[in-house]
Amino acid sequence: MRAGHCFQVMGTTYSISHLAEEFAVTPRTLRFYEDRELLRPARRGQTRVFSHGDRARLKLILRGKRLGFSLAEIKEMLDLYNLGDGQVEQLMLTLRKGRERIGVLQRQRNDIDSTLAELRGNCAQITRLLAEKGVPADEV
Amino acid sequence: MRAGHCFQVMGTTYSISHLAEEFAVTPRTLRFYEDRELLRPARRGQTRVFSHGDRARLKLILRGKRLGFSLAEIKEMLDLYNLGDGQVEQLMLTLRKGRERIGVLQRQRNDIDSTLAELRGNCAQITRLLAEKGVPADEV
DNA sequence: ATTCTAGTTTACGTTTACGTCAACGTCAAG
DNA sequence: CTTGACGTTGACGTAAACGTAAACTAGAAT
Repeated sequence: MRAGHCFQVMGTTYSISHLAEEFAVTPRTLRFYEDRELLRPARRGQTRVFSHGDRARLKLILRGKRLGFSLAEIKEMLDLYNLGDGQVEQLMLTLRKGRERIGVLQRQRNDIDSTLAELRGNCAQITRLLAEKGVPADEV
Repeated sequence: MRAGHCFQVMGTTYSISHLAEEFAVTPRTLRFYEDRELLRPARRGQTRVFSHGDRARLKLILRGKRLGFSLAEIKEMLDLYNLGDGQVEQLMLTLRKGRERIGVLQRQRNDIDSTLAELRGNCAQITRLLAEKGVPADEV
């Protein structure tokens, strides 16, 4: 193990490569997310300094990606977590957007359930076919 | 209503624009899917003729897209529905792929459940904030 | 005969989400 | 002091999933 360099993790912050490695993305990806305003790391001079909050946001971003949302959509969703001060009009807009997202996700859940049912059926069918051909179920 | 042109829907087939309109995609999209071998419509001369089977496949394709899968991944999933004759080796490969997909979908389901819970929490929070400001819950 | 509609192929343009250099700064170690 | 690891900002490249325009054909309608 190499001794950790002084500034890699200071108190509650992360360097770009540290955070990148933890989430299996490249530094380039994190810079890109900052460019698209999905992340806003602080700066120590010129170098980015990521906080726990940034880490949490990144987690949400990657989850959004796994669900097939575009970065633009993910940005919208992230904004839903920054509620607090807005005016009534703004709050209502945010609420509508949130409900929209909920609707999309519910439909997505149904799609998944259907697909899972079909895939499981097919796998079972294949397993039977294999069994007929004399291949026991655990030899996969 | 214009009288249906003779060849638009004959027996159990669809024209390209007919099918495109039904699923709210463009003909270009259907041709593209054929180019990528996700669809294999028959031909009457040069013009494509889509069957009920093609329609069903298209349905699956679009569901896959809603779930964020790439066309390449969707093609793999579609192949999982074409089981029947393969050799043992081929069947086992198909089974492994199917189980992989099932794993991905299960993880995706969990992501959705987490996200839904958080979004619902946020919406409830906003609703409370609005209520405090004198906005009743149904005025959204 | 001409026009309209629907279809075809070919090919280049576009957006998204990064990858991949290039060229440079900086700081601690050898 | 130079090397090496890590950081920075452009700028250009790329794969996916189509959009869009060009140029053409075939059948139906006026």
